Amino acid sequence: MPTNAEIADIFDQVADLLEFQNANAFRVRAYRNAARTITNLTEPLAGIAADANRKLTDIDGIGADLATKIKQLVETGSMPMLTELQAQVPASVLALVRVAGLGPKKAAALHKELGINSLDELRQACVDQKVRALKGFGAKTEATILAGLDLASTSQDRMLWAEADEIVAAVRAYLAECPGVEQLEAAGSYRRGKETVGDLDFLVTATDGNAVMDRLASFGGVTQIIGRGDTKMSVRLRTGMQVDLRVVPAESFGAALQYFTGSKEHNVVLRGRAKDRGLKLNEYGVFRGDEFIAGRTEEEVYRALELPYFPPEMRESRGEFDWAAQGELPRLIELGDLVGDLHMHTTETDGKASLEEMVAAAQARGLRYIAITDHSQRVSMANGLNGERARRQWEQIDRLNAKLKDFRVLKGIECDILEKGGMDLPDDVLREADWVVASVHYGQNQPREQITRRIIDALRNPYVSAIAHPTGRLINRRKAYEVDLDEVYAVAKAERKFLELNANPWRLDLDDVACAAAKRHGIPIVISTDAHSVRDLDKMRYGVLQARRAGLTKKDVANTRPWDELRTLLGSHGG
DNA sequence: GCCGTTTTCGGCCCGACTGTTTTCAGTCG
Repeated sequence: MPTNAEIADIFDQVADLLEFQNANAFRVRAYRNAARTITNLTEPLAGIAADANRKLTDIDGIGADLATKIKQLVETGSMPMLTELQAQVPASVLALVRVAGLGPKKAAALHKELGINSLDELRQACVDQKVRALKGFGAKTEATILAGLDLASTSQDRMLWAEADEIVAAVRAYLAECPGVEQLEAAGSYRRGKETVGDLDFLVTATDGNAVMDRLASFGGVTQIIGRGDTKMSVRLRTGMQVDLRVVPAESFGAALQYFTGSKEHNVVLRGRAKDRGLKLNEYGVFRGDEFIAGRTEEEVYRALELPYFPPEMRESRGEFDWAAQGELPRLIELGDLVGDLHMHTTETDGKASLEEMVAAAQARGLRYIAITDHSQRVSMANGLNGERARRQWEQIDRLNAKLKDFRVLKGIECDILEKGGMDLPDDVLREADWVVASVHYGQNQPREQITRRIIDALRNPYVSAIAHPTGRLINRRKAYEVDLDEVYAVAKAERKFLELNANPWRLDLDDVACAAAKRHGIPIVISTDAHSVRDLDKMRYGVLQARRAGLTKKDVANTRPWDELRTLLGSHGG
């Protein structure tokens, strides 16, 4: 039975193929919208399709036709329309559209007029100067395509948010020194806190826009000026990342910030709403006819549309407008709400700092409690603890606690879930811990049923408190396990166990959609740093950002509570 | 292909920049 992600992927493929065939743009958009909606659903489509009391067409953007296609997919695993489209368009041709500078129109022309079927053929045609002969193409287009091909072959994936954050800080500091700069903000997916960032958008108000553009051109990391007009400039950095700079009038700064923060989908809804009210919204402001109504600040723009201010992380058009209509906009969790950190390592295994150093660092960061969760023995590379060593560490923690005021160190362990199933340490050891996080580190490639079974059995162990990094994905590096999260939610709920949102910027799982799904099931989330050093404790903010994108509030996150209160939520023996 | 107290048909968000064009199409965000 296909997952939501698989169904969404199929609809995206259909959209790509239709677009290539020059189909009605709104029809293409309908498939893209549906794919997006499905990606963001917090419950499996297969379940809704199978439920006689529910209708797929109740889902926004799913009409009679798409509902039928979803049913086909759920029941047969395939969809005739996709098969037909694939027969009409060679798969390799779709790669053409992904080349920067090529859209569906130009790609289709290249395929039709020159018989180009692959990126290699495209490169050869450009080298042979055959492309410039086509109507609507020229020498410059040819060069653009070649540059796009080079970029595609060298450029990496989208950058981690944490990496983008460093670049933003550097560019921002550099631009801020330019005389005449007034307001300066980074917008786009960076501002929305997405786990990865494709490019950066800076907005600036300044007495002399040209001076700011000159300044950006001289920034150390810039290797190419992609384009420059009166109000917009694009450059490429050494890393391959594109940086856009837009100079906007002060009275439009809020409108521009709103506009370029997006998301695109959020903005589409806003524009429709403006239209409904006889207004027009663009990056310059809100207008009634030619009359300027609002635009200096984002708050002003939203107010003009009779909406509350949405935190950027919420602007994905996946529920925020409904929340606003019901007057129930969640107050998103903030870093300062967290009082504990329930996953970290010490020099006893693969950490870089001692128990005492981690405690001092946590105290310095204002936390009230931490759990020391070193690896268990199976993780031999990290010198994982056997029962005896774990108990020795816990005695050490007991002695330390006796000396600490207003701070508690929890006796914890990150206990491996073994490949064959079962826990890496016996129950009589685990029962002595205050907090046990169970992790999959080995056998990550097992089939869905097997790995799901391992995780579910771990949740049913009475001494396990939470599942750490529940999908195991490393962004841009490693795919998630094939785990069936819906089963995990069901068991976690029944057993009153927690799920971790791992704050490491490479991990960040559960991701935003999965976190929202866990919330819907009423499962407490713990945001944990998985720190292997003192500095790693500062990674908590990445986890908080992901939690905010999931719409989590202080109440939804367990480690905003004092330890004694958190314990009462937990189905395990709890120390 | 979706959607609807102005509509079951005719809409569907908007603007900057570039290149190939003498008035605009394509791409991008």
